[in-house]
Order: sequence, then C-alpha cells, then structure tokens
Amino acid sequence: MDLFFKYLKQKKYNKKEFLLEQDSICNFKCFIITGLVRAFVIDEKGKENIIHFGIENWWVSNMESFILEKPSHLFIQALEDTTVLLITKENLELAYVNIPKLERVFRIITENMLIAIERKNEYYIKMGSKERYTSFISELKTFSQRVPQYMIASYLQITPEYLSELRKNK
Amino acid sequence: MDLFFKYLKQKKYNKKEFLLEQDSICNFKCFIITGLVRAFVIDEKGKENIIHFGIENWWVSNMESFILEKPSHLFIQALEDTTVLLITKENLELAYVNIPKLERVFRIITENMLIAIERKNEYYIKMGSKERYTSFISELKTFSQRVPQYMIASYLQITPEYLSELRKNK
DNA sequence: CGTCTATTTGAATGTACTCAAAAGCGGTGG
DNA sequence: CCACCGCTTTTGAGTACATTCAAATAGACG
Repeated sequence: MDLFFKYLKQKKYNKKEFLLEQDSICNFKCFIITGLVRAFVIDEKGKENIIHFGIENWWVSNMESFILEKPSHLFIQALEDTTVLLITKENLELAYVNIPKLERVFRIITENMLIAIERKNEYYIKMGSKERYTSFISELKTFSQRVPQYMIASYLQITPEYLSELRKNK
Repeated sequence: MDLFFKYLKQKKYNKKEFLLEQDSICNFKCFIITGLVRAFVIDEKGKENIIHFGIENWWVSNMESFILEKPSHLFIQALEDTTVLLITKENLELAYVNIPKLERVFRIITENMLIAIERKNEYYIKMGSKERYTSFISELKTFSQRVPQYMIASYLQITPEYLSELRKNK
C-alpha cells in the first residue's frame, strides 16, 4: 500500500469542474475520496445523457479512452467539490511492474465495475420506467438526495417532465 | 500457455443446449473456439431479452454469478453447435496462484469486456432504434446472418414486428 | 427581494407495442 | 418432387407509453 501511494496524486475539483472532457484522451483513473461526479455523453440533439454517477470509494475513468488511448466520448464532471486520488496511465503501468500484486487488485476492481454495469443493464431491460424509478430511489435514496431530479431523469433515460409525472402517481 | 492449458477442458454443446440456466451458479468461464451463443434474461412478462451474443474468440460467462457465487439471472444457450475451452472457478483460482502472469491476462480480458459493454450502452443511449439497427447491421453483417431476425430484435430491444417495419423503410 | 434554475402541468404528438392474421420459407416424409 | 408442417417474418389496426413544447410555479442563492 505504501508503495502504491507513491504513484498516486491527490487532487481537488470544484463543483462543476470537469475531470474529463469529450475528445480529450483520458489518461487517468481517479479514486473518489469525497464528493460526487457524473459521467455523461451528448447525443446528436445536444442532450446530455448521464451514464453513471461516481461516489465515495469508487474509481472513475473512461475505460475505453484510457485503455485504447482514444479520444473520449464522455464528459466527467464534479457535481460537488470532490477530492480524488489520481493515477496516470503511465504511473499505473509502472506500478504494475513494480508491484505485481496490483494486477490482481485491479483485475478485481475491474470485475466489480463490470458487475455493476451488467446489473444496471439487467434492470433497464427487465423493468419499465416506473419500476426503474422506484427501485432506484429505494436503493439509493441517500445518494439521490444529492442530485437534482433532472439528472436522475437523465440517468433513468426519461425526460424530467415524465419523471415528474411518475412521482405524482407513485 | 502450455501450463494454462492444463486447467482448461474442451467441451461441446449442441445447438439449443444450455451452457448456463437461470438460478444455477455459474462456476465457469468459456472461451468459444467455434460456434455461437446467446445470453438472455426473462422478464416478468416471460419475454426473452438477449443481453449479448458470444462468438468465436470471446469469453462468455455470467460475471456476477461467477464472482459472487450467486444464482444466475441469465441463461446462456448455444445457437449453433459450439466448442469451447472451459475453465472452472476453482481451476482459475489455482491457475492465478501458479501462473501469476495470468492475473494480468485476465485483467486485460476483463477490461476489454468492460469496454465492449460500455460501447454498446453508449450506442443505445445515443441512438434511436432505427440508427441502432442500421449501425448494428453495418458493423456486424457477417454475424447477423447467423441469427434470426427476432433475436436481433431482442438484442436491439425492440419487437420483431417493429424491426420488420424498420427494415421496410430503410 | 429579485434572478436564475429546477420542477410541475397540460395539450398535442410520436414512437414503439400488442394482438391477430396472413404470407413466406425450410425441412421432412410420402 | 411435391405437399404439408412448423417456425419466422410481414402487415395492419388500435393502443399505450413517453416525448416535445410552452407556460406556470416553486426553490435556491446572492
């Protein structure tokens, strides 16, 4: 652990600041110590679509951009003042070499990210938008109070107007 | 590589045979040598929803079930006669210990799975069902000839009837 | 208190679905 | 080789769910 920390850099982002912008190459992974971020893409109509949120104790990055070193399609933005431990791609590669055990650690972290995504997908496939909302709220109610409605709507892939509708008939 | 092969077992599944059924625990990963499989979930209405296909040179498994050793929500079924190299969870853990380099290999495989899923999600979020179909076909046309329309519809999250409609107005 | 942002409301519209039925297609056996 | 059966795809009418747009209302913050 001590060894690993040498490769990390603490960094602070203010609310609304971008950790990553579209078209730039994501050369880092961030571990969120405190704060909250959102990752979103912009579609052809200019609408922002939130892919996921990142909260305390999660790693955030754009894996595709990070690994393939290609321009990112997504934005990552702090929704609160956010403190992270950042590791660059360069440093991570070094760390893998010098701390072989780290391979296992990040294999497991990656597996857990994958599980989280698959679970979300399953939800979206199995449920209609009403159940999606209620189960989202019941599972994440503490966290859902930290983001505005319209962002929850975006995450649930519905319009804010329709979410408002759903909330009424709950 | 030779070392690793000792942990693998070749296995054949006939068309329509299940590699994994709902409620059983997925204790394997399979590398597809030849053939084609589909992974799907059944929703409350009894409808099959295809999450992804697995083709030659891909690993298939249900990561959530495999890693957390919990009952699977999904089915994995051969759509053609399919030959795989199978590794059990047990053997994989042994292999990790005896071939430390394998940690790196599976970290990278997992990362690539994650990228594939994220890319699919991005497609679904950014595009309407029409563009989803056309881009699916153009990217995967060789492969799309190996599966019936109604399964493509299921994968695209639309009804076969509606897909038929889309094809007409293309 | 005023301004800016977020949420709600409602009407009109559109996208995709359901259900039922017809048409197409492929394989099998007579 | 053709006729039939089962499965897949197409067609069409009616419907439901979710969106758009515009405007009103509510909340947050300096």
